[in-house]
Amino acid sequence: MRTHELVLGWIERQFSDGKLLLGGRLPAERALAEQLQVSRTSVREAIRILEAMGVVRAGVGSGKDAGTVVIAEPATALGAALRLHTATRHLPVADIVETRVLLESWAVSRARPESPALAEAAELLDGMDAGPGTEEFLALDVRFHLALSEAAGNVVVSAMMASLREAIEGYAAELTKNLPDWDATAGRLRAEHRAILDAVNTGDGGKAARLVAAHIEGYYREAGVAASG
Amino acid sequence: MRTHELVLGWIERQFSDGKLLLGGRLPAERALAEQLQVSRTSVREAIRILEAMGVVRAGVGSGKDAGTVVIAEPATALGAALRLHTATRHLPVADIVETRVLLESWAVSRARPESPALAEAAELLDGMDAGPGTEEFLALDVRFHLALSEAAGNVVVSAMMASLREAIEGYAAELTKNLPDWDATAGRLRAEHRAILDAVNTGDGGKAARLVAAHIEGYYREAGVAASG
DNA sequence: CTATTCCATGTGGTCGGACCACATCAAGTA
DNA sequence: TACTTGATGTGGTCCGACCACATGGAATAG
Repeated sequence: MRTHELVLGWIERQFSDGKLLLGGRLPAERALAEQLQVSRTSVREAIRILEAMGVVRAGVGSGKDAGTVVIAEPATALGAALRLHTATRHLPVADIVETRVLLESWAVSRARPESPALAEAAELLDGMDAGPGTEEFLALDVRFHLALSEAAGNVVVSAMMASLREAIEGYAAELTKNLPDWDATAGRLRAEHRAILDAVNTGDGGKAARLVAAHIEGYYREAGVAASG
Repeated sequence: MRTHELVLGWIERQFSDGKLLLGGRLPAERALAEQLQVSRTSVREAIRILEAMGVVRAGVGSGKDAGTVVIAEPATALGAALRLHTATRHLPVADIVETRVLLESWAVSRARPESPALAEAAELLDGMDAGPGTEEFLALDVRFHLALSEAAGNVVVSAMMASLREAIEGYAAELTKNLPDWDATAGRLRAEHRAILDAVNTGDGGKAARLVAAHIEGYYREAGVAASG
């Protein structure tokens, strides 16, 4: 077993044993290296992996926000992984879109009308009505769909949703250039968003699921991506 | 931007540009370091991340299987990420089980009866009938469910299924100890597997989805995990 | 006494060089 | 021909040094 994997195992055990909590800090690289009797190089390689996994964040300097602190951003890892494998062309974009439809349909069908995430979603729609530019509109769109998925209360599904979105973010931005009339599309998307949110708020999960599926598939179809779902 | 991120970006661009294909090899660490005018340390940190993401595999020695070769194992990355975040107690096991039910239900409902994965699934069931030990039984069970999900033909869903399974693998193994009568449970699981596969083979996706959901939820409920789905 | 400046300290980030273990392959040898 | 041996090239590990950065306290000017 390689040395950095040993370090990784030690740190993971600290997590499992509850000795390392969210917001906590890992020992300094030099200290950890001495403690585990390995080189700082190996410690650093382990930390790089944890960082890529969205488990820690390394910060230079001193005081607050310095050192290597424990965070919880699973979507970071999932997104990076999906993005890389998409780059190698071994994750078809169509499959990603299909998965997104699957997860998001489930999420809205399970969303609880009293969830505070829905209030945030409503505010985001107001922002999209205020006539932002294309880039700003897409940013709000991302946050809207994320808020919707959070209303279902399953953090795994939310994280996967966010990562799927991140994986094809650059791709989706390109798609807008394929659209014949962005203003018309934006108007349609806004109306569909309202309809989805209304269905969720009135507790009609089935209708919300159908609407969101049609919403996502319609967009990618219009932009020229064949979503088999 | 940190140096290893620069290296990471360069390699990712090679992927995007199609200059680095599956089975291909990265330049040697020392060569890449000189080419990009960075230290070997930074190159290695970038490779560590790619390795964690299931994009490359580093092999020592010489000749075939040596050097850093491009692979495509997205489930590795997703599984490691979910496992780590589960260790930090920020991904509830119940959410993972619920997500698994969601994905697998969809997969069997969409499975194509002519898929070769279903033939493999049938063989695995024969193996489980041959009376293996608990550990072997669980290993076959993992592969059976994975084969089922592959029959839907969506690699993203399959990868996520595999990673969810991996994330709670150790956890699930512990659960068997909670079961009052393993032989009885194993017998029930075998019968349920047959029923699920039959439903898929006869094209009754809806029935298969219901059966697989009940199958998974029933198991975890019996083992003492509250699966809200 | 107060406010400012400055430096000691500790953090991660980067670098170059050295050596090791390993696997292959070619040259040399029996 | 068959075996042995060494050269070569790969990743794995370690060390020591230096840098950039952020903080906080000490020294200093007012």
